[in-house]
Order: sequence, then C-alpha cells, then structure tokens
Amino acid sequence: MTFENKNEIAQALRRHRIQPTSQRVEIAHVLFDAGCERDHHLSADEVLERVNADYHRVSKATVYNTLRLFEETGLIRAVVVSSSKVFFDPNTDPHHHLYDEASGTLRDIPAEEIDVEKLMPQMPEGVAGEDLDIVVRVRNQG
Amino acid sequence: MTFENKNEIAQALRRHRIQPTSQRVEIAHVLFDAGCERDHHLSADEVLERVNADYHRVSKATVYNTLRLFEETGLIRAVVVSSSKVFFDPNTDPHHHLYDEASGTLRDIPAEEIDVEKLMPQMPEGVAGEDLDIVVRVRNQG
DNA sequence: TTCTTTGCAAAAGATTTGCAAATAC
DNA sequence: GTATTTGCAAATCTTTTGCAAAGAA
Repeated sequence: MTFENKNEIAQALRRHRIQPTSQRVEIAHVLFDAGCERDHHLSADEVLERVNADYHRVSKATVYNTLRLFEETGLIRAVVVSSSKVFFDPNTDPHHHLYDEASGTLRDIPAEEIDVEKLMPQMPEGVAGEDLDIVVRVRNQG
Repeated sequence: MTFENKNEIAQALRRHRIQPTSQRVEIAHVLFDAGCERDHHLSADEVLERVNADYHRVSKATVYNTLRLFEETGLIRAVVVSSSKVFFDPNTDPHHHLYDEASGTLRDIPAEEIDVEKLMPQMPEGVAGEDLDIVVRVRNQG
C-alpha cells in the first residue's frame, strides 16, 4: 500500500474502521511512507523516533497502542524475530521473511519464492498457505 | 540427546565445558528428560516450575542464566515464537519448527521435510543450510 | 584457599493500563 | 454534548545484573 498524501491515509484508515486522528495518520504515514526504502520494517521505537523526528507529535503509549490497533485490524503485520525485537510490516500481501541475526536486519521473501506445498508435505489439517508466515532465521554461527 | 541418569548429564555438561553443579544438572535433567513427551519445548518458566516441582531447588535467576549458558554453549537451542514466548529445545540436530498461534504449541519439522535449496532459490551468500532455522507460524486467522 | 556459582532483590527493557484532560463527530 | 482518543505515569512481564554468601576444585 502506498499513499500520495495524508488524505489517502485517512481514507485507508476509515476503510479499516479506524478513526483517523492526527496521531494515527502520522504513524500510518511513517509506516507506509512510499519515499522510504523498499522492504522497510520498523520497530515500535523506530516508529516513535520517526514520528517525532522534528517535533513531538505522539506519545510512546499511543505509538504502542496504535501499532497494536493497526495489527488487530489487519492494516499491518507484526513479525517477531527475537524476544525483544518485533518488526511491523506495512505489507500484508502474502510473503515471508528472512532474518539475519548478525546484522539484525529483516528482508522480505516474496511468496512465489517459497513453494509451501513442497515445503510442508504434511500440512496441518485445515491450514491454507495464506495462513502461514515463515521466518527463516540465519543463525550467527554454529 | 537422552540420558540414563544424572551422571551422564554431568558428563555431557563437562563435554561442553560447563561445570556440572547440582542446579545445572537438575535443569539439564528437566530439559533432556527422556521419560517426557516427544518434541518437548519448554519455556523458562516451565523449566523453573518443573525443576522446583517437589521442593525448591533452583532460583529463577539461576534458571534464566543457566538456560542462556546452555544456549551459548550449544547444548540447547532457543526458538522465539512471539515477543513474550521463547522455547528451549534440547534437540540441536538440524530441524525446524511449526508454531500454532491458536494453541500456542510448537512442533518439530524434521530437517528432511524441508528442502532448503528449493525453498530458497537465492540463498544469501555464504549461508549454509545448517545455519538456517525456519519457523513456520500458523496464524490465528486473516 | 581461590575461583566459580547461586540467590536475592533491584534494575532494565518492552509493552500495557488507569484515568483525567483533550479531541472528534 | 457524548463518545473516543491521548498522554502521562505507574504497573506489568520477562529477563538481566550487582553483590554478598555458598559451593566447587
């Protein structure tokens, strides 16, 4: 999802039945900002920093609560890579993740790149490919 | 790894250059206990509970520090499935994991069941299959 | 005896919550 | 004007740490 401006963001929030307050629009803007890097995955703290980069706009509690709200309404997705590292991913299309412990970076793996049928010959019953979220972790060493 | 008795556990610890104190042996015993379920993955708190099931043997701090020590020396492996859920896996042979959010349970996926070459056509440079730890998460819904 | 480990309680880091004040509709 | 949201500070949860006492070699 990319947005031309904050009006579009507000509309997108409404579509998810989220009241577009200024804080929420600012947070969504940081998350979805098209000008940014590809594959961008931010932690709550990074969102907080960026949203308040020039002057104070949003409190820490609101950032956390808003990220949770966005996740619960399916606007974004949380990717847990370690016990103290959660990334928020604005891309909710089916895809997977590659986490490199050494650098602490998270990269997308396009959905097409993983053949889930081949991956798991015996998929648990009632589970469709879209319900799966795969995190491939590259371990530091042994 | 399975053990007949606590002497064998002590020897295994020594092999990993870990001084086998009574607390460490108790913790290792809980982790590796052969009598238990297959596929057993315990959280730090579960280890604490089990180790002190009948009477107080080990403090919480020691359980946490010991689990970290065991992980750092390669005796066990940590599997992170959510920001507040880390499992410790006594099986360090190459294999992967399936986490079911709904039930909160973690299951092994045998290494043979995932063809890493096929899975990731473009493996990052310098990364061997054994360095990969794959967590397949079954999402609760949407 | 000398070095290592343990346990407690306090600290730390990440996230959540209660509640009064501010904002949205 | 009523319902929702925000911000602060305090609470919570998991894990780590400092340090004195206990244990191992």
